[in-house]
Amino acid sequence: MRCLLFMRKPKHVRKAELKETIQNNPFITDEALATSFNVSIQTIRLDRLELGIPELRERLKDVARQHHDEVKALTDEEVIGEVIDLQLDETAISIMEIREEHVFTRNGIARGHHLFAQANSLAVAIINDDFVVTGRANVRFSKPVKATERVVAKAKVTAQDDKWTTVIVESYVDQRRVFSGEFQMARGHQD
Amino acid sequence: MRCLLFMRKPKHVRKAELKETIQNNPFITDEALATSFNVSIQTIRLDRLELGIPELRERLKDVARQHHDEVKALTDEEVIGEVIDLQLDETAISIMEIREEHVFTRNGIARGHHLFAQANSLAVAIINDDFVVTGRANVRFSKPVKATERVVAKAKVTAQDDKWTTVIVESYVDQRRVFSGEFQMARGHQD
DNA sequence: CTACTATTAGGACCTAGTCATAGAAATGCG
DNA sequence: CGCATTTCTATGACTAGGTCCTAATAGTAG
Repeated sequence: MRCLLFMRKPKHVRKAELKETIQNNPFITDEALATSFNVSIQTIRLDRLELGIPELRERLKDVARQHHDEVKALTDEEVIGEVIDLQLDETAISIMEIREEHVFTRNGIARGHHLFAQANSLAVAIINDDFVVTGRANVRFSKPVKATERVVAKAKVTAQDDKWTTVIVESYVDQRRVFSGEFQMARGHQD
Repeated sequence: MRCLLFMRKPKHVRKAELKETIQNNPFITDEALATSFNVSIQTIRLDRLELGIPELRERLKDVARQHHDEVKALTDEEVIGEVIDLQLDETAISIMEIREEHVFTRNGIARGHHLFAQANSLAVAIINDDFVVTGRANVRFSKPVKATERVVAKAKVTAQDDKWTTVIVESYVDQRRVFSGEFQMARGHQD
């Protein structure tokens, strides 16, 4: 027999659990971990060393830094999705990956405005003018899109006069069309 | 005369600058602040004390915690904007404040998809059904909206059959209409 | 019994602070 | 000018949450 009251877990199990615990609670100290795993602080430190997990303060620094970067990434995101092809006033293509935060928690289907946002910002990007705003849009969501799917939006300028430009955007997941829309974009410099 | 080579700033100026410096770089230590303001560490500590600014580690902890909270807040944000009135299957009103991150940096005008997002999610919220997705939308952006303006969206159910619901949304800044749209919403439980 | 791993313990050191006390320097004012 | 008051600096004692290194112990396998 190898214990009295508290059976210890074998090392590799503890290490796996340790890793997970720290991952979804980076705020925990070695001391707290030690008592929760019922081993000494030194053991926890050894485990962290072997797993390459930094100390509490470094972890917090990392999380905080990440936060800062993310905020920046979000605010200067002029185009939603990644533009992979762009011929001004002709055609453009962008790709957007649907993540958990884009879908309804109830049914896992992407909220319409994210597809709209991708299409709309592509319609803005395609136009060769400093001043562009959307005037009208007529859109259709033909198939639900789920998390992890990659939406490819293809935009095409179909008509143009001195003030208005018509852009057709069609979005696909694999080869299936999930969204289509016609955008009337206003160019020019005032109001 | 009150200096030899390095003119010191008066206390209140330093304090103001200190506050700002820390605000847009929470990662800085007292030591770095001391050398950059050309005063002793203790002075910096006193200033922080008077300004109620916590120490580096606490600041990082705060930023990290904020990050964790924000991620949650974003993911369970089912409605864009704040719903202030809701009669299921009849009418609904929401308010959204346009902030810097919603507008084009070039011209300060709100990106269309944010107005669309507010309207669309209000159209979803108004419908008394667990499963709702947008099928079609026909929208019009009639006036540009700028940062700090508050957009009031009013939604109204105008037609309904066993599968489709038509919702009209009109959005206003002050009394001026800036957006209108007709949304065809699909209810029911599959595909 | 010995070799070995896993664990624990201890001490020295570190950073980035805290709080409290004391002294020095600069400034305002009668 | 001198003196009071503000402002700044210095110092020492203490803290959390670690690092790194060495050494001792416990338990198990051959």
